[in-house]
Order: sequence, then structure tokens, then C-alpha cells
Amino acid sequence: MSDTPDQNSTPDTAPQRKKPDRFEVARLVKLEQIEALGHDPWGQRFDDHISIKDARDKSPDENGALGEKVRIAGRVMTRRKQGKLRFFNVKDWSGEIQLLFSRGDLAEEQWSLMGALDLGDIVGIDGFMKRTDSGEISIFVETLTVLCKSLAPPPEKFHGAKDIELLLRQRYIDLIYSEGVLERMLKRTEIIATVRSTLRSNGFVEAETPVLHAIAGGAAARPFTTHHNALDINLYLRIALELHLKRLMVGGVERVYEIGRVFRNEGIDATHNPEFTMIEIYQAYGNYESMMDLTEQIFCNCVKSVSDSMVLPWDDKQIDFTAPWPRRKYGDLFKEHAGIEMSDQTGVVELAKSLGLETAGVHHDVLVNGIFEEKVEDSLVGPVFVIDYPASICPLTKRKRDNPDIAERFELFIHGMELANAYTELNDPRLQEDLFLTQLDGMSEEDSMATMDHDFVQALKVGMPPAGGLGIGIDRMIMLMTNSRSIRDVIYFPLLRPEN
RNA sequence: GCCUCCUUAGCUCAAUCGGCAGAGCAACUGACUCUUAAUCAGUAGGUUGUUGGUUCGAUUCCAACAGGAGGCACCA
Repeated sequence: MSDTPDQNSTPDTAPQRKKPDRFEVARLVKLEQIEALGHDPWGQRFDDHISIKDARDKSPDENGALGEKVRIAGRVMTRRKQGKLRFFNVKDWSGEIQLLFSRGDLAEEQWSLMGALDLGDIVGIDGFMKRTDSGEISIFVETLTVLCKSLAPPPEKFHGAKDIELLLRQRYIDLIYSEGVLERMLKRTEIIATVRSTLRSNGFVEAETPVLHAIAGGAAARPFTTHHNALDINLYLRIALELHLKRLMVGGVERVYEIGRVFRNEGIDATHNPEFTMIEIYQAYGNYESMMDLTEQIFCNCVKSVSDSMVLPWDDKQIDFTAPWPRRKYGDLFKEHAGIEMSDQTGVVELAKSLGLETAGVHHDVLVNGIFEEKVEDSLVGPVFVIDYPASICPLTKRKRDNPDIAERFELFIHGMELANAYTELNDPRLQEDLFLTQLDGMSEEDSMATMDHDFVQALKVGMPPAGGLGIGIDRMIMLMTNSRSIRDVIYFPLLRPEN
């Protein structure tokens, strides 16, 4: 390797500097103008500025009046010329404000510097609060500081960028120029902070468990696989947080949760991204009913953190989060919507066939659940807890003491979407071992969670207290609380196929 | 993985029943001291996603490929 590579011998395959387009060329000219005026086009530390929102609050009330001196920083969004007056709109993450440059009042050098600004540049401003003659809250600029030259042109100023692919690939464009995108993502942060504070106030501690798993357990999903070179072993990206958190409960961490990314190698659509954020929460000496209470508390606190009302808009509908939420038995809902008892062996097979489900050699409860998903889930407006699932499809769940065919499990549904899944956790190691070995008829290995994890069984043998466990799909929860139709609206960088 | 649809200037969109590809914004040049998506006048800006095919001629028709959207399947 040479420190002074011969540029003439650069092979064609070497990465090349991208040639500036005509827009970049025009902006580079401005950049040189800024440098020629003795300014740094890339800016420096800019202390003691206030948010644009706070600046706006300092505005004088009377049109034409000059107010107090302020310092702000932000990105140039729009620009209007009116002879020797120039108006700029500048935005930071708190809001937007108009700047007013006056040729007659500004130093000649400053006027030239302003002339080298482009849409998208980031500027620091010292000036006086002012209301213009038409009443617009503005800053009458005294000193302009260039903080960052933008070399790429912004999207169309009125319609903005509309191309979904562009907005997702260049999410920063979406954040800057699409109405409400940044605000929505900041709400996400606020909601997750509220989840944490709610759990903290209930005595839960946060843990970090491995992302790389030797056995991808705790849920039914196809995992991503990877390889560790030094150990020469294949590993899986986790599909759930469950089994490690339960090991922690064995270890005496009595109230524990993790907010973490999990990975499932499945299809992508409005409610599925290959990597998504889950929270799983475990409470020793609780059960699924205590987890329902906790679920309500978490959701309600989160709603309060982003809204004044417990009723949030959802498309042309609404969601009323006011607790308590109904708790409906799986079997009752099944009978209500399917018209038959779920214990009706022949009836279930006939109904499954009429719905086009494969029935040959398929376990009764698998058919029941297939029918439930077809006939019931979409009609669950909620919020509603569906409780008491068929035990055979719940291999990590404690059975009801008086009925081993029913598992103490609930799922939370809102507008047909599954938001949470919770159990009274199975802590009988011998039953757990049996269930890991049980391959339900008609279920693939991936679907059945029947992956033996001897170490987890060993942990249960050491002894896990009776407990409630709860998992919530954080992205979906945020979708509901921000009226977002797609999971990609609440994830900064959803997965896209790479270009080229 | 399967089906249908989409891809035109930096952005938002037109148009071509197969015959020189057009606007607005943005850019550039001027005029304008209270404007606020859009003042006025002018200039420039295109391998119509890529590669083939049909044709005198393809941006338009056909095929393959790439990326995207919706639906199905899978899943939370």
C-alpha cells in the first residue's frame, strides 16, 4: 500500500468520486463565495442559541415593532425576494420562523454572505424579534453565520417529495421536508420513554440479553442466520427475547424487561418489517391477569404522553384507550363468530375446509386457530384482551389449573392488529421439556416453537417463580398512537432492497 | 416466492391512438424595501429506469432485467 496512490493508474473498478451535477456546481460557486468572504461554509460550534419555538414566544405583539435580541439556528426552507428586502423561512426541530434581511440595515459583507445562501443551507442567526407589517413573527437579522452549506437541492417547495422510494431511501429528506414525519418520530421516542418510566415506577429493571442466539427460540418464526468465525458456529439473530429474560427470573431478577430489536425472516408489508422492536416484560409472582393490568397502565400512560385525550384518531375511525378493556374468552369469541363450539371436532373440520384451510392430518387446535384468525381477528376493534387460548398452541404457557386444555394466555387486539401477547409463564421443567418435544400435526418445525433448548429446561429445573410475562410490539403500538397506517412510518430506516 | 400495476428534467406532474418531449417549482440573469407554495421579464435544464426486439421511425408496442407500490402467501 502506498501513501501516495498514483491517480492515473486508478483501475476502473475503484470507487470513483461522483461527478457534481449542475445543481451542485451552482452551489459550489456559492460555497467559494462564502469562503472568499472569509467564512467557513461548514460552520463551527454555535453556542447559546435558543429554539425557534422559544424565539417565537418572545415576539412583540404589535406589527412593525422590534423586540428583544435572539440567537437561533436552523435550515433554510423557503426564500422570497422583495427588492432590497429578503425573507427566508428557517426551521429547526421545534418550529419555523421567518428571517428578514434589509439591505439598508445590514453590513455590505453580510448582504453578500446572504446572497450566497441556498435553500437547504443551515444558518445561525443573531437578530431582533420583530412582527412585520403583515403580522408575521420574524427575526430582523443583524448577523448571519453560515453553519453548513447544502450541496444538494431540496424537493419541490409546495408539493414536497412524494416518491415513496425516495422518501424511504433518503429518510433525511422525508424528515426535513415532509409534514409531520420528524414530529411523529419524536413521538415515538416519547412513547418509549414513557414505557420505561412506567416500568421503572413499578419496580422493573431493564436488561440486555444476547442478540446472537445458538437456538432461535421463544416464538414461531424463521430466523436470520449468521456465522461466528472464531468459534466456527452458525448463529441466529433472535426472534424473541423470552427465553433469556426467563433465565434472568430464575437468577432472581424478579421484575425485568428488555426493549430490543428482534429479527424475523418473513415477508414485508404494512405491519411487518424484518427487524422490529419488541418489549418483553416478566414479573415474578404475577400471572397473565397482572400482565393485563400492566398492559393497560403502559398503554394509557403512553397515550397521555402524546395526547390530551384518551381517544385517538385512527384513519376515519377512533380508538378509545380508556381502561379497563374488555377481557373476552377465546372460546366465546370463536363461538360468536364461527357459529360453532371450538370443541366440535367435525364442525371445525367442515368449517376449516369451507374456508379453504388444509385439514388433512392437521391438529384440531391448529384448525381452530386458523378459523379464529380468519373469522374473528379482523372484527376485534378493541382494545380487547382475548384470553384463554387452546393450550396446544401455547408451548411456553402455564395451563389452567382446572382445565389443562386451556392456556393462561392473552393477546391484545386493536382494530384487528395484534399488539401484545402474554402468558402466565410455564415454570414446570418437565412439562416444558415435553412441549419442546411435541411437534403438532400439521405444523412445521418453524411454526411450532418445538425447538429443544436444554439449557432453558435446566434453568427451569433450578426453579423459576410463578410469573406473568408480556410482549408488546412497540412499532405497532406507536402506529396506533400516531395514526400511522404503515410500520414504515414509525421506523426511521425500514428495510429496502439496495439500489443496484 | 406468486399476481397486477408503476418508473418522463433535481422535485411535483403533463404529453405522444408509434412521427422534433411540455409545464410549475428549484437553478441561472435582470427589476422590485414588509413578503410568506405561486411578483414580473428572460435563460438554461431530458439517452423518457436498463438491455434487447418489432418498425422507415420507439419515450409510446413486445420481452427480459432492476427498483418501487398494492394484493396473495408467510409472519407480529
